Amino acid sequence: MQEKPEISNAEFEVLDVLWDDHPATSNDVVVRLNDKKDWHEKTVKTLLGRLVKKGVLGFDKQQRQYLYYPLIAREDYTKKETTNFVSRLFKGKIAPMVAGFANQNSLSKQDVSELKALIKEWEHKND
Amino acid sequence: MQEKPEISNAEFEVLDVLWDDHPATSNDVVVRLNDKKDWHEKTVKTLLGRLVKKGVLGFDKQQRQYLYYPLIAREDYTKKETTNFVSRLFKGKIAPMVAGFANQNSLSKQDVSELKALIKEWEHKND
DNA sequence: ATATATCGACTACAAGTGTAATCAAACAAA
DNA sequence: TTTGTTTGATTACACTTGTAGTCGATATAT
Repeated sequence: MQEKPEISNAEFEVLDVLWDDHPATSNDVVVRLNDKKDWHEKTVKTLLGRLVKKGVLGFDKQQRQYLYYPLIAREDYTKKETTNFVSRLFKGKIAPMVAGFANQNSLSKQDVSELKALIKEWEHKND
Repeated sequence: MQEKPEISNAEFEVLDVLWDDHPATSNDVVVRLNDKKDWHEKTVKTLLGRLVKKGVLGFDKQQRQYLYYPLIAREDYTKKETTNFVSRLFKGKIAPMVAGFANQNSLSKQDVSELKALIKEWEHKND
């Protein structure tokens, strides 16, 4: 396989619903995507096929249908993408990114307390 | 103009050096990119042209050369991209993204204290 | 003045992407 | 059994992207 799957935006949406619940048939995916996207069934199937070819999805045959499932964990993917993103846009510094985000979006009390909990944990680990 | 400039990865690198210092001739950009990227001069000029066409860069004529400068602010761009990123990968929640980042990268003492400062500020503003 | 180097404009071209349509095989309906 | 339906596989096709090369005009060197 290749090291970096390079998942496109449209492909990501498909992968995302499979992360939420899998395995699933192509039709399950089509149905669940209908809420979010206005994609033709054929489009979704194309994307499923491309993800399989890229090694991002696997499938088991159920009769004539396929049951698809992710081959990479959402957490692994998001961690890698985040590192990449922060590195490109913020020279690898997380604080400016959080600052920009907070300045653009409103943070809930819960967001803040979660962040505080994270910080407490790091300090604890690193005293 | 279009609402969403859609800046590609390669284009972003070019824009990035212009954000650092502008205006600049195409050659300035070529030279400053040499440190980071191994791009042919022609490639850089193509990217400059595409950014102009996309409305991301402007230029003034200096004799026969152009002096390029960004038409969008780095902060605006990064804020928008961050919101987008967090929304797509983390359902809009910043804390999980920070958690994933911290779990993948090591945070410096300074990162942590900057985050604490941010939090203190929000709490202050929102007491 | 003439040759040459250089600039931006235009052209090139394969791979990836968004967005499907067609096709052959298998299954379901009549 | 004949026909229509549904599946994944294959094909389509324009647009974007990465990565330059060519061209005509201008500036520079001789």
